[in-house]
Amino acid sequence: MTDDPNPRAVPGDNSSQAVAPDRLRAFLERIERVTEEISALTADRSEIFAEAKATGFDTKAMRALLKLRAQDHAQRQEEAAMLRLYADALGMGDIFG
Amino acid sequence: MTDDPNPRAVPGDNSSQAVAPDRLRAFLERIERVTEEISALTADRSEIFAEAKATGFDTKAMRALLKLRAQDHAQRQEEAAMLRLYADALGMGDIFG
Amino acid sequence: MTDDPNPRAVPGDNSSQAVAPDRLRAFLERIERVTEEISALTADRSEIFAEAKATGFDTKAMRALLKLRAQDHAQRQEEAAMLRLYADALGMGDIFG
Amino acid sequence: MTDDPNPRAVPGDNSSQAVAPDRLRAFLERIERVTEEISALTADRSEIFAEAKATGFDTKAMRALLKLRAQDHAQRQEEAAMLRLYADALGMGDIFG
DNA sequence: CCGTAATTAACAAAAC
DNA sequence: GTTTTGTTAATTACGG
Repeated sequence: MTDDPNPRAVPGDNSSQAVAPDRLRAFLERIERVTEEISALTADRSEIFAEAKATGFDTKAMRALLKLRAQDHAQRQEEAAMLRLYADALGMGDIFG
Repeated sequence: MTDDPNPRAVPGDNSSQAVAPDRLRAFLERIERVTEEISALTADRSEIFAEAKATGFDTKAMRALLKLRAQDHAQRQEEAAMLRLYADALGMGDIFG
Repeated sequence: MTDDPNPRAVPGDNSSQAVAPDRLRAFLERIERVTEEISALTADRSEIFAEAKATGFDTKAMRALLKLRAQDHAQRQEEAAMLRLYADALGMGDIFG
Repeated sequence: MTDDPNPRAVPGDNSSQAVAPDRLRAFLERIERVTEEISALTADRSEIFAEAKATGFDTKAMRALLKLRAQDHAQRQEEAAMLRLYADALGMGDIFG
């Protein structure tokens, strides 16, 4: 909106340099490291699928099974959350610690 | 990883047992484990973004920067591969160790 | 995919008219009509939530219940798809018609 | 679905029955019905976008146009409301019918 | 009004 | 090659 005569070094700090380059760089590098790990694991998973396929399994069916199992887990999670919600509503939230 | 005591229940053979349940289960569990790790790391990354946001950075800009850096990196990789290709063609592949 | 030997005033051809204004306008208006209906229904839903809240229900709990019910339905859908997958794999896909 | 013969089980009263299950169910079902309609219309809209895309239009540009048009419309609405407000203030509210 | 949470579309990847 | 499928980004809606 308005001109800021003070380029800032730290977010919220109008006193010095650009945009806190060091902190920003640190955040970016942390993110990049995690992203690399994710990529490596994704590649691992693809390899497992390939191996299963090579031994004769149908990956489409496998994916369907995985989805079902994941849904089961999500359902349980949600039900546990419901239980806690009820407990809270009844003023017994502390029964879960 | 383990011996299958029932060699008839092989994948692709639906004439005997079901579909080699043990092997299938092993594959599914390996995949689920890796998937869990991926989920955990993805959550970690989200936390880092949240932390950066909390300290005043704009996550949208950060994402743009990350994309640029990834492109740079990919480009460097490609250039390095090209260099190596040329060096190999000149019988100097060993200069890279 | 390649050269179009017939230079009509089709979308992607900016050599003649603008960009097929009439067709574009028709699409936009259809979308706007549907969007309006969606907005109206969304408002209806909000009203129902408000009414339930006014009669003493906790909307948070209601949302949790709705989510559970939706998961149930999705689960059933997925299981039906699995059944079909198995049937296909056993060469009995036709039992579903 | 059925009448609740126990009028004490009102919402907000957890001293008697559960949580007025019938009323709650009715609310949930109304919401689910509306949600289904919303989903159907959303699917319709996606189809229209797909159709436009298939005839060569750029959906991203279309979305930008729709946003502009919506803004125009909102602005007109606001101006009309302002006009009416002024007319009312001047005791001429009836000029709009 | 803001921040969070859910939905939806765009993009990218991988299967056949 | 194309056609899903999965991931990421952005819009939108809800509650505080």
